[in-house]
Amino acid sequence: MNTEYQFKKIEANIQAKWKASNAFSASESNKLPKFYALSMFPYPSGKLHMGHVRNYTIGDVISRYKRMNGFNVLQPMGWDAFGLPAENAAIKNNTAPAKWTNENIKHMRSQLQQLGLSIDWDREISTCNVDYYKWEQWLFIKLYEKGLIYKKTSIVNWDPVDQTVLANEQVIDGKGWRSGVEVERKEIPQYFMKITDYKDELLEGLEDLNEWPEKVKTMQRNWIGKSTGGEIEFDLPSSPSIKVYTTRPDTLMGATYLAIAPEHNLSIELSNGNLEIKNFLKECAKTGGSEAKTMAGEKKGIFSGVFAKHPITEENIPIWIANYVLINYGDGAVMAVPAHDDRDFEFSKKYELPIKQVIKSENYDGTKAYTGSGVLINSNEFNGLSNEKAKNAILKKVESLGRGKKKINFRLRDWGISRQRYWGCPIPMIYCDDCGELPVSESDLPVTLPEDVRMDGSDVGSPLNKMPDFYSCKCPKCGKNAKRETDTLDTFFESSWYFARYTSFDQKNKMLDDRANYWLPVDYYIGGVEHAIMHLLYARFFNRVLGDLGLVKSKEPFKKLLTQGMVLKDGTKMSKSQGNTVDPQELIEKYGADTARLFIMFAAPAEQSLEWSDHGIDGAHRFLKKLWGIVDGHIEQKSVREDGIDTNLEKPIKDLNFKLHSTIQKVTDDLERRNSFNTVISSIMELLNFLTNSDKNKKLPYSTKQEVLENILLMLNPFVPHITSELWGHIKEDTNIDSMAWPTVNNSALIQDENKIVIQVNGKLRGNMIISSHETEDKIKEKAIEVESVQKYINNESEIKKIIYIKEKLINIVIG
RNA sequence: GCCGGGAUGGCGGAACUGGUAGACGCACUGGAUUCAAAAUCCAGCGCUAGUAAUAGCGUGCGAGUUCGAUUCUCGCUCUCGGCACCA
Repeated sequence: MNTEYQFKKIEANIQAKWKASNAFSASESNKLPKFYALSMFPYPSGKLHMGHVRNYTIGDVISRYKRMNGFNVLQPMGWDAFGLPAENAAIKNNTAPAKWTNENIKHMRSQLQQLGLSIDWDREISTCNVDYYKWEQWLFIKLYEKGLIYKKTSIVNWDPVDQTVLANEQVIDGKGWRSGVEVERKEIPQYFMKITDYKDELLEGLEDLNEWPEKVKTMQRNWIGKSTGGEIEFDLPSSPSIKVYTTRPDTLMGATYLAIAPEHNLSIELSNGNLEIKNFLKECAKTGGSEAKTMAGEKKGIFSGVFAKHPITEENIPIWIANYVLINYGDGAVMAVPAHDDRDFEFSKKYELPIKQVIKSENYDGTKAYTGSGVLINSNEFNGLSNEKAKNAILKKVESLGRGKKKINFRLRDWGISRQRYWGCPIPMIYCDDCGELPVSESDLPVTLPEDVRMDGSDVGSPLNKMPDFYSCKCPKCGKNAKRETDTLDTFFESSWYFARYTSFDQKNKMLDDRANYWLPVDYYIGGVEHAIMHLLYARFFNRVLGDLGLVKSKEPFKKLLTQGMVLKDGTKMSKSQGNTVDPQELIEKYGADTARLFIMFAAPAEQSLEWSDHGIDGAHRFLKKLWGIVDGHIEQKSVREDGIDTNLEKPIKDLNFKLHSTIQKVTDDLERRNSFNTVISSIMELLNFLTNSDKNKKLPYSTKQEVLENILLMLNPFVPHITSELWGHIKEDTNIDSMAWPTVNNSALIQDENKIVIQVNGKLRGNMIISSHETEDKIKEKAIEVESVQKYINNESEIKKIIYIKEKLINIVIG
């Protein structure tokens, strides 16, 4: 073999072999147990970034590891191809989004192939392909007919100059990113999916996901946000009444004002004819619609001029319009209890509203709200009750007055799926003057998105609104001229079911076929932690909807989940605007795919953010060069070195064998249970170091080295498949590493007859000793006291209070 | 603001179930090899004091539990991700 590690040549050769033998094509007729490994598909933004390399390497390591363990593995790839960036790029480059997207896909596909991923490329899908989104339109119609999709008006960010709806991302300091003018809020009709119909299922389903990170389940649980409280009515002098939802009915007697959202019906009603209120509502609209901006900003409010009647005390309390009250949660109105809620407290201080303490606490001194539990005070008949008991008592009282009831509330709200954009899946709906709103007939699907558009930025609004060829159609019911919906679907719609389509990728007549139930659920799903809530919740929701349509059998789409951390440079996210990107292409060219893969898996735990280091990659490359050299040297020794029996070698061989098998054990556990890839690599590095050190002192027999090197290559294969495949061909001719099994542990190699025990005095390390594994506990303690370095710290044996012994690990002598 | 993470040498990280803090790698320093350099190999490498043996200190900060805490509890700080139209 060549003494030099020529990675370029090797990687190209091996990849060509994989391609020629169709090595990673997955089949449903395989007798082995199935394993579906999936990485979140990329948005085709132009070229691969390090986050992709990380994501897909993790997926590939798992796929290859599972193949070695006798599974029939499916690892597919596709493109989340619709979305806003394509429109922006099209405007910038004066081209069509479809052209830009397809060129990106072509380039990124070739980059992924250079990484040596064991993907079944036959199953590639692209969401902007009509073969894909046709089924999305079909599903839309089914769900519309079932009543799971409905229409209602909802608020969007409106750019009055560009005459277009803006994404939250496009609103900067309350202004449109292109026009620079203040954004308005506009109510327009939009389609919604009733995800709230599935709220309980989605919440309870989390219980069964025992291979999901606890943090993701917690985030989803909080997002769904089930809470138990009460809905209480406050009467108004004229209009009907105001309902508020509260989780703290126990503090009702401390409510000193009501706060309503700027979008609340009463706010809007009062703004008519009141310039001050009108201006305030306008002011609130500027934040750009995102909850983060609203809640992080300064609390502002205005007195509405109206008072509400407290249901129990019958006192009049003022109603304020406040920007910190969210229209989307509860009833869009809250009873403010400044003494026991942080936000209400801050607001009361600012506007000098009364504060009334109703829960007793030593920690309450009037400088900040007390939100803990306690006994009620200043609450008339409820005084002396614990606040937990008071919750029921007060709700009962309110209920008896006909002014409220116990209520379970959810934070989760229905999913708005309409987008006033061009580059997306057309919503298959038609508007007829006579028949009204109707879905497209199934037989008329697909509604194809015209791709021959030019976007130069001079136009305003969506191009679809100016394409009569697209929007003119016949009413499916009466046949008269009608107009097609020009909104497209949220791109989350596409990414909510792609995992299923890979199984039925070439099915022309159905959305999904029987193959879906062979492969689903996905056994291992890998993707960025930024998708922990929305994408993963929508996909879980879709899976249940597909289940209700009889298309899939599994309740949950993803059995095991790994959320990878971000790739950072200089402490922040790599981004073009910051100029701190690292191009994976350059790495592949300079060091090869194996080095890039090895480094990205070694540099940090998969679930944590990874700080990029240019130096670190040198170390990974050095390791592969070293491995190459060691195997090369070993092969040369074949004819020279003999397997003779030398008694001096018994101990080193035994130790090496112990190291080998304890490494196999640790590495397997790290991959199976801990998702800890960085420690897998460092353990293998240790084993290789151990081998070279043993061989340096004593010349090890050829067969001993051969066994260890074979195992090292097998364990490294999922990480660095090219070099291990090449070296395997040299070290074990006539066999192929791709058909080899993962190494197994020989338990007898793990038995040791001696242990090193650490000795502490009062918890401080003072010495150690080697003891035979058959020694009794009393004997070990006795010996420990006699160790010279320990003796110094014990003046008198009578001082010894106790001796703690942790088996095969440690002795702590406590003196006093 | 709310929800969820994270913080350990000069750097990335390891220590899995409360039991030797710093594995593995990087950077650096010294040496070997070389005409020289690169590459490679060998040795050293938490901080402070000391020639050294060694001692003290040390896991973001402040308390607590324990024979023993990077690990558990409470209270903070900073930082990253998400907050429903970025994907």
